[in-house]
Amino acid sequence: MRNDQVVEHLDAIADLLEIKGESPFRVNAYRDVARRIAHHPEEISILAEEQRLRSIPGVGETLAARIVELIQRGTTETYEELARSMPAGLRDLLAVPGLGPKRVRQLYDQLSIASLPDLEAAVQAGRLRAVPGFGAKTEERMLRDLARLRQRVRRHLLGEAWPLAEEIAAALRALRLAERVEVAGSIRRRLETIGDLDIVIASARPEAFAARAVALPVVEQVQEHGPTKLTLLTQRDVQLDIRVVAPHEFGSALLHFTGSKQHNIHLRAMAQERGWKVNEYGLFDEATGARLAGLTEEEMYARLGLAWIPPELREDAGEIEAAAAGRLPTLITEADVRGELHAHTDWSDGGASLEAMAEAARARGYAYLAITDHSRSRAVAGGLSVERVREQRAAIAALKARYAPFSILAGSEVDIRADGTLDYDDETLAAFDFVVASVHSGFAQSRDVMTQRLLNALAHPAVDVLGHPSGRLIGKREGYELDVEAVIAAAARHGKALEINSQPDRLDVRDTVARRAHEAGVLLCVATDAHSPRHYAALRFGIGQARRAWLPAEAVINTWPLERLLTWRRRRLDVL
DNA sequence: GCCGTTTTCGGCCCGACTGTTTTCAGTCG
Repeated sequence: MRNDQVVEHLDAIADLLEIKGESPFRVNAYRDVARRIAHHPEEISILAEEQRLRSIPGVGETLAARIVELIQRGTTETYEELARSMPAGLRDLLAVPGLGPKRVRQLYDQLSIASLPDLEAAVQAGRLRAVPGFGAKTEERMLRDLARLRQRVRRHLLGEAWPLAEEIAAALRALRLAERVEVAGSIRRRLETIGDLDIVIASARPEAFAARAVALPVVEQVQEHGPTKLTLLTQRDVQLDIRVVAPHEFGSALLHFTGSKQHNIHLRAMAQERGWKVNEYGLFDEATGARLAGLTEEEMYARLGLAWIPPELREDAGEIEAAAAGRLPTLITEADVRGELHAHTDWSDGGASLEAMAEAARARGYAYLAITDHSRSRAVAGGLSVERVREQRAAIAALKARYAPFSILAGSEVDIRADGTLDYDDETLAAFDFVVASVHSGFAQSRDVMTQRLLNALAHPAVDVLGHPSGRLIGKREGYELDVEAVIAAAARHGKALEINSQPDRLDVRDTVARRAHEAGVLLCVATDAHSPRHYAALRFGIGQARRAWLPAEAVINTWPLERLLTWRRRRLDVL
């Protein structure tokens, strides 16, 4: 059973327990574990087999047994019993804004509403008004929301949400009514997908600011408009939450609205132990009400005995303990990157010439660029024949003098073919300056076959990096079936790097896998897979994932000086 | 349902906004 299926089942139990009116803490126990499994790098079924479920924080005796039961039977008695006591479709109603467990229960008890179609029919017939607590405004809003719900507004890619948030933040700064305007929330944590945009503002004139903000052209609809809190829909149907605080509260507000929720809860528990209280306005002594911190995030953390924690780490995944022990890593930054090691040109399916790609890489301040056009099997992508490879090598050689000391490496993104062999002979492979090996075909192969394919590629001395190792396209395609642990172990054994592909819909390998790989001693390569000069800018998305993976610059091969990189490859090639 | 350098029981983060309420519950993040 896949992790996401376990997550879905636990969430379903949590939803139904909540509608039933069970203890919020019991509900939370299920939700918390679901969230942790969703972010877990390993397969839960393997953890269950090896009796390691209890190593997940929040999993006790009962939940461990439930998960084992779920994996063995495909369902649990807990869930079945809940589903017998009420229609499981009630869950769908929770997706309606303004409908929580209490009101869902109420609608079911009083109007027998058990599904979204039921609800829509009741609203249209004007029957909702009869229920206490539901009025004309609720009815009106619900009609609108139900229509929107049918279109299923999904999560947005970081690559789309981040630039949009920056654009809006710039517009808010231009109002000149705020001292600080910062993007917070999951964008600041560089999560691969984003639910809504969070922006925190410090202003001494909150009302004036809010009045101007709602009038911005980007705002399509105002959903909530209080003196310090705004919920807006932007033109692209993305929800935007704005919170305005006083300047001296900015640090605590930024901390609060950056999250994650779990990180905040952990910090608050720490504060509680000391008789303090944390909220968005600061850190306070519970007894005296005295204000202990709030101006900056650094101050908030310091008062709690912690080093400032980079937003990308704030997932309650060990970062608080590390901060307390002074063992936070120095994370890689964009500025550490010295070169691009995965780029295409118009020799294969890229949109720009060798010169244009080299020019743009040099303009970014890079010391080197590896040209890695597709290999011969990728006919649809203009894959290079051995002959064309030689021609390209000559073309690159001819450019060398012009760009020195900037270096252009003659590389390849070589296909790992369906039978597990590479797409060029050994001699051709050894002659490249750099080789990325990737799967572009046979996605439907079995887990064992696919894993073996990747292990073969990693074992080949001429391969430097495994490109977009999982093959996923976020929101479009699950990755192929794969034994991630075996791939990590092989990469470690052979001294190879795994790619963190920076394209917003790839981000592959993902953060949790990259972290696990690093812990296993595997090197990473943050690459953009650029098909045109403007794609180089995607680097920041990959760097975001690398930071979420706790990576220092040292662990990422394209922060190395060129000489070290070439030596790393050459030592391996000696055996060929 | 989990968890324990005060606890194996009694806690479990905290506040804004809305709608419909005549003082606040429910929802949301």
